Amino acid sequence: MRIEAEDEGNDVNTDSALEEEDIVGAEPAGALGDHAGSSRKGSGRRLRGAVAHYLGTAIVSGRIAPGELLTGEVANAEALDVSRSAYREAVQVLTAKGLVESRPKIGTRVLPRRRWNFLDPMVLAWAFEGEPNIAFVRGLFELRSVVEPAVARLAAERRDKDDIKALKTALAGMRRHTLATEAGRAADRDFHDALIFATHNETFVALSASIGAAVNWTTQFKQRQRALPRDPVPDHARVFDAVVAGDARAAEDAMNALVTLALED
Amino acid sequence: MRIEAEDEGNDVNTDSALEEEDIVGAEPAGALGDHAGSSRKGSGRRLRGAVAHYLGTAIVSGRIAPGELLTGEVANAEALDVSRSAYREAVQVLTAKGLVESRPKIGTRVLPRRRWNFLDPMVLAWAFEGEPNIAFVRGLFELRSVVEPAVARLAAERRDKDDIKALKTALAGMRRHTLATEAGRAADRDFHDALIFATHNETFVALSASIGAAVNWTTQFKQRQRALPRDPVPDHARVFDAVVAGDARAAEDAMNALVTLALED
DNA sequence: CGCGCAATATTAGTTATACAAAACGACGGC
DNA sequence: GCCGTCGTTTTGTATAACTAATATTGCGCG
Repeated sequence: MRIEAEDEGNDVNTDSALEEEDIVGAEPAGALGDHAGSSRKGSGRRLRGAVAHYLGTAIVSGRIAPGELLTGEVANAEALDVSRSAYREAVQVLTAKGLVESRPKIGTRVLPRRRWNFLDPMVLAWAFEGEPNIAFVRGLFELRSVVEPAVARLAAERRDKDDIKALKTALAGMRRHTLATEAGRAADRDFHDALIFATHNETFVALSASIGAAVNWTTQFKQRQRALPRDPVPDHARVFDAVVAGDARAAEDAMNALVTLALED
Repeated sequence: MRIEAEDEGNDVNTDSALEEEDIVGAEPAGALGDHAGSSRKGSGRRLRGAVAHYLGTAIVSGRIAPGELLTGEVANAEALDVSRSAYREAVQVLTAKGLVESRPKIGTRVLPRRRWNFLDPMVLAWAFEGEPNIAFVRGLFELRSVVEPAVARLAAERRDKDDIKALKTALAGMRRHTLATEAGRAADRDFHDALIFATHNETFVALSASIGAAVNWTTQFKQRQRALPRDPVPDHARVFDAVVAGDARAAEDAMNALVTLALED
């Protein structure tokens, strides 16, 4: 089992040929405890990032299950063919995100889901890699439907010139591309991000990753369902107009409409 | 400059005598770059936790400022009298929370505030150690005022027996103690936490730390202002009754009233 | 026989050192 | 003067040894 860095979002589930070198084959192999998961590979900028990604997805996907113990550091590290330092740093990342907790003599234990920091962008990304739990997506969407109307309202009250400009360019991008293209989805995300920024509230900004994930995934889901079910531009334009006009009530209503319309899938 | 673990929330800003041992005094001392901050000390369960706490508060409090570079690992680590590994693991934690970013040859740079994960419980705790920015507290409260009514509504729709029991005991605790005592504040937090749990939505649960911080800090603020300005129990009881009755609308309204009443300070 | 206390073993935590990779800047060839 | 290369600096990774914490075990005492 080997983990490598420096591959950027390519193969997702291909269990193709895995390179085995090492002089002769002194590897015990097949380690990482008795967890059946065979999918190695990790994306992430550095080695420790790759390990964190590997363990993170393994946990979030339920392949390791809360309450369970990870194999000892030395064993696990050498099973993944990385140094103990790199492995430990990866575990620190998971600890920081509330996924695991380590104590001497006990080991590293996966924490119950309620301790997980689901709003963390990276955790969210991990959750969306393997087929995300439908209930979870629903919950995320629910959060969005609660937060975004309020965001629109506050944005309408507090937006400045730069905010309006950002919103305008994002909306233009949405007009230019369809949601089927990546550029279109990016523009959609930009719009919602710009809206959040316009609230000038840092705590909402921290939610932008979560909201963005919800937005992205719902559109992707609709796209998968079948062809374009609705032109999203008019709804967004309504929100935009209300925000520009500074009409808080109208902005909130428009966003509410947008969200509830998006809910039908 | 020395960092120790295993001290639990005691002195906050005392610049009292700092122990200097080490055979004779080979320490360059006064290190950690040219950042003027003199407050050493860190609380946190382990050494790396203490370092993370130290750096985290230094960053969140603005003592290091976004865009600025931390001193090199080796220098900083030895300035804090910890090994480079421990220091690096601490930095990994900060990286995981979006506070810093490190690249080879460049160094470790403090990211702009908008990249910070303000919803992370630990970041929140760091923010509330030194006098928290008033605008930030206001923003957090705003988030609360947006989220909690919706939480109450959803809780009313989805609560089960266990949720009701948890709410009941929390409310009883609030009746027994006043908000001036720690037990009272804990009961208050428990109530709001139980309410969030009752939504059975994991993403809202992830917000509980943030909401809890907001709740705690507003009461603490009111307390500081002057004596008991209002008995919080009736408001909470109204929310409780509505949730138990399963009346979503009433729950939302009651919580709205509670939040807006709390806003007056 | 049972209870508590201490030795033990196991696992994370910490330190130290060495080397590898990345990236910016400067130097020199063309 | 421009472009490529080499070098230096800083983080990244590897290794190995030792320390600290703690659950378990088993021994001894009551």
